[in-house]
Amino acid sequence: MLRVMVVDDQALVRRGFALVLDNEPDIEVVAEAGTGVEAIEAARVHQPDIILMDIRMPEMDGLEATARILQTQERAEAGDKACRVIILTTFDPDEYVFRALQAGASGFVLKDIPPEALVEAVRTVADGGAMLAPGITQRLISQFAQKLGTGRNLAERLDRLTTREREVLAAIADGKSNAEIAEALFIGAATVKTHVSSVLSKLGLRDRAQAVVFAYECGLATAGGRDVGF
Amino acid sequence: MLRVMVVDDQALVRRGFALVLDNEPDIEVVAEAGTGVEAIEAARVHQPDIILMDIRMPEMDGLEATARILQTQERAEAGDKACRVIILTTFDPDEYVFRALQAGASGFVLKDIPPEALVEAVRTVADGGAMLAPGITQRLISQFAQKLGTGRNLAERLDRLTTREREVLAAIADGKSNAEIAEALFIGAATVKTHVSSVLSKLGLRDRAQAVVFAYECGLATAGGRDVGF
DNA sequence: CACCCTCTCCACCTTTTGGGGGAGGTCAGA
DNA sequence: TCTGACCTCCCCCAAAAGGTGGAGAGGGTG
Repeated sequence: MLRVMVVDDQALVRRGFALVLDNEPDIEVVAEAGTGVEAIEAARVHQPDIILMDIRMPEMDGLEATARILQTQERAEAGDKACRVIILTTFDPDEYVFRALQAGASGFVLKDIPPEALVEAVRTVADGGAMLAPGITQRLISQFAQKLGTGRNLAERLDRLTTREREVLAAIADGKSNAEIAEALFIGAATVKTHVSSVLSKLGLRDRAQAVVFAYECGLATAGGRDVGF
Repeated sequence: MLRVMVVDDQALVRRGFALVLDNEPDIEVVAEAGTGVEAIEAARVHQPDIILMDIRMPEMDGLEATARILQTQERAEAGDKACRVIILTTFDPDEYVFRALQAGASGFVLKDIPPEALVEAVRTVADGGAMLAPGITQRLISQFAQKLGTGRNLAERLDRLTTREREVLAAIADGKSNAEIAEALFIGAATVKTHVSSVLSKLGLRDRAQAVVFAYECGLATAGGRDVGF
């Protein structure tokens, strides 16, 4: 049985969604909330599997509430079972979508969704998947393809480098100095200079700073996940 | 009426999908193909709105065929009306997904999808949206959130910089030398050195290469869109 | 075998970079 | 008005980086 919580400041809308979901044999609406603050408290008490969250609400908006609820879970980890959030809103400006995904939402659907699709979304998300409104998926793909796309022609230039040279380039893209690279690769400092020189000349770059740019642009290095604790 | 083409090397599978779709009143299967090469030719001749494309096929795989078909359209632009591709496969390794999105696919669904959902996917994509298998959407979101997320705390460090220093940092992240930055900002080379020094010291970085890394990690610079034509 | 590529290292040199001061100017706010 | 933050520029100096040329060792290939 899927335990669902519905959060929306309009009681009528809230009841509507709750009724649709409660009508399903495998879904049970265990809580409702009208503000972000209430949502956080109710989530703690009722431990729902899925939260349907509106964005525009008094006291605290749904994105902030989502972030806090999911953050709490990260900390608790062992205790609370994973709860997942579907953002349910009337609008879909990019800013909302990005913030929602950043907050950790697993879904972002518009309120004009057909009831069966909403039920489907709940089941999908409960099952470990994610569900976005079709237009949003489209935009997400576009953004993604853009990032992937550019690397294409650049990545081909990487082929001209030898294995060792690519390793050196990766190290440069990590912010390492020649001495550090030497240590990391167990080779002499002079050797590193040789490799760096050929990397720069083969790729048509001038200095290591440009090499770092190149590495990021072609996908050898990617933003995210790195500690910039130099 | 949606004109659909089905591409799969297994005739049985192909007919199955075609029958399901043809059964819908607003969908018409106008062509079938068994290889990537056939698909390209058939797409040219029959001008379908939607192509359901398998990946593993003899002669040319579905990803390559997708890329070529969509590329041709980009060139033609005015002539051919936009055609959109849904990748339909049994497997979903990340590599396939990325390549598919890069090729320009608007959908990526698994063959175990229920028939109604397939029909729904076709209509959604024809309508300008995109449809991914739930698990894939999930992974895409994770990747996206990761990219968005990390910049957060780092971006705060940017606040310590003055406006001019941020400009200089951006220029560094562009691969510019001090002399080039001076020229770009209409200031003396000595001034640039001053700014660079304070940027490095304020951010706790050692050299400009690390500054480039920082700029990418915190989102001041982003991969994609830049010409690396130093 | 000779040949080519790669990886390893060395020496010498020039340029760039980064750190340490100092100094004058503007401009906003206490 | 004075202080502080910011931008601008200067000098000197040490360290790092980058270019050039050379050289030996190992591994493949024709």
